[in-house]
Amino acid sequence: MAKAPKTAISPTRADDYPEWYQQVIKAADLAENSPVRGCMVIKPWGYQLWENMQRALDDMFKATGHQNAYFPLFIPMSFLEKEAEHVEGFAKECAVVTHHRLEPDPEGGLRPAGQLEEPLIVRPTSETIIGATYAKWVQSYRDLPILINQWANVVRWEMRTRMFLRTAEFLWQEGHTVHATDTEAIEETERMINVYADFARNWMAMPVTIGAKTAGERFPGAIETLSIEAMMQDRKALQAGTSHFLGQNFSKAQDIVFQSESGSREYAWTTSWGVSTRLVGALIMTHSDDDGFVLPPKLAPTHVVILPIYKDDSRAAVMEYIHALRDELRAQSYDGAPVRVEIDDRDMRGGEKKWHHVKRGVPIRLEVGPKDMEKNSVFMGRRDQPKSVGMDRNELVSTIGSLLGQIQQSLYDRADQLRRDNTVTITNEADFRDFFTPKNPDTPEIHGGFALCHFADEASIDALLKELKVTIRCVPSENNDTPGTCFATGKPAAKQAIFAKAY
RNA sequence: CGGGAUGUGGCUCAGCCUGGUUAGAGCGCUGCACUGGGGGUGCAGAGGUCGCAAGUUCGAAUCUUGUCAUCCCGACCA
Repeated sequence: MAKAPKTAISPTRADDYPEWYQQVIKAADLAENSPVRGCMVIKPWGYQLWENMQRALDDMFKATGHQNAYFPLFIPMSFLEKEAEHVEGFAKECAVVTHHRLEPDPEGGLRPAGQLEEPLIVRPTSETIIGATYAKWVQSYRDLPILINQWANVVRWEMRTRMFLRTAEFLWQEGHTVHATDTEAIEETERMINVYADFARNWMAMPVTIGAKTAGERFPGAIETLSIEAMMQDRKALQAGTSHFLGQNFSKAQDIVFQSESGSREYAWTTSWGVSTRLVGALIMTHSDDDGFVLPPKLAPTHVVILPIYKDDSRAAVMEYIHALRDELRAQSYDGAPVRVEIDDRDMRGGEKKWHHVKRGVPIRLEVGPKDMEKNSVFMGRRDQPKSVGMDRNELVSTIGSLLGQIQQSLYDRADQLRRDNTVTITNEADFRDFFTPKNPDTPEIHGGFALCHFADEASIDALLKELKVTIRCVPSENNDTPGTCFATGKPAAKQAIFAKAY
């Protein structure tokens, strides 16, 4: 017998969190690195998860009146130059296409031949190309609002990448809307951040805080950026979704003008909002444990996996029993749809097969063998709990929907508890420094969390934040009306912000 | 772009300092047997022109130079 490790994932979260994260992705078969630097291959298990996220989000977008469309991958370089802040924010990370044809070179390889008159950039985000299109579509107030979303890939040539959290190419959706009034555009911005919060909480079982970004953290070109911020298990913050009120900045840059009811020519008001495959990273770091990935049932590609246990002479009987069990379970519903049940009948060792599914995060495992058949029972393991239990078969079938619901809820509660335990209110600089400084500087332990602090202005605390590698995550929208004094400068301050180390 | 390191079967690496027969290990993979409710055991097997190029040498994975790539630390990051 080879000795089995105590945990399926090594190192553990406490030992080396970043490495643990990479290992979970590998063990759960979600993605792997590709030959292209910074780009990843999303494997079927990871992609099914993304598809489930897409479906849920897409339904929510449609329910709030949006339609899907598709705009080009390439954007003329000149388009990017139109909005000054936007250029500054994205120019450095753009991939540029300068040629359109390859021909053989003398060394037997290939070289680019036809140079483009105007270079094209690969979209890092689509405000400019979509805005240029909208300028043609919008003539009258009767053309508004335009409520469109696109599912797409974008490229940002980042210096340092991490799977799902920051990759050179990633998948996302970007909503782009145009409105006749600022009020309406602001409502849209708020509506969509609420959609994201709803999705994070109810589908991902991930608690989030809605808030506004400070000037320094805003989307380039935006008047206001709203975000949802989540706490990962290493207590660092992750921006999980953003919704931008762009004012008239982009409509002025791109000439999105309409004639109003009274006959005047006016610039339109625009918004944009997006979430990306980063959400998969968020899911991993919110729920997974030292045995691998943990999937919230509402997004799990498979709810229940049945593992037959048999010897050669009992195989036929066991298989018949579990096929019947599978069909009964599939006839049950969870979250308004049939329960997703699979049988894993591969010729592998039982233990190894079980761990395969543990590491991939399947919410419920059923091990079924001759002993269970005799008792008309199943051996049931919940991914959110360490021990498996024997359970009456009929009881399992009739309660499977509520069981999945319990798992979904327990994951949310656990994440919420972590966030509560590591959110503190801080009123002075000494406590602030202490909170964000590891006890062991050489190999920093997991420390910090969310610090709620009043602060007066961004510039005066910039140096302190840089020193501690802390950022202002957001100014929370709710329960934030009590004035106080700035934790660092002592000046009067109207609101609190969440301070945290971040991804 | 600065600083550091690494390129050896599918993966992780040893060997290099102190050149010398057919280049090793673990994991993985294939087959067979025994197994089978915490990720097994045994036996047999497949798989590598040691990143690339030049040089030194009777002889280079090993020494020298160049080159390419990747990783880590900085700077940067909706």
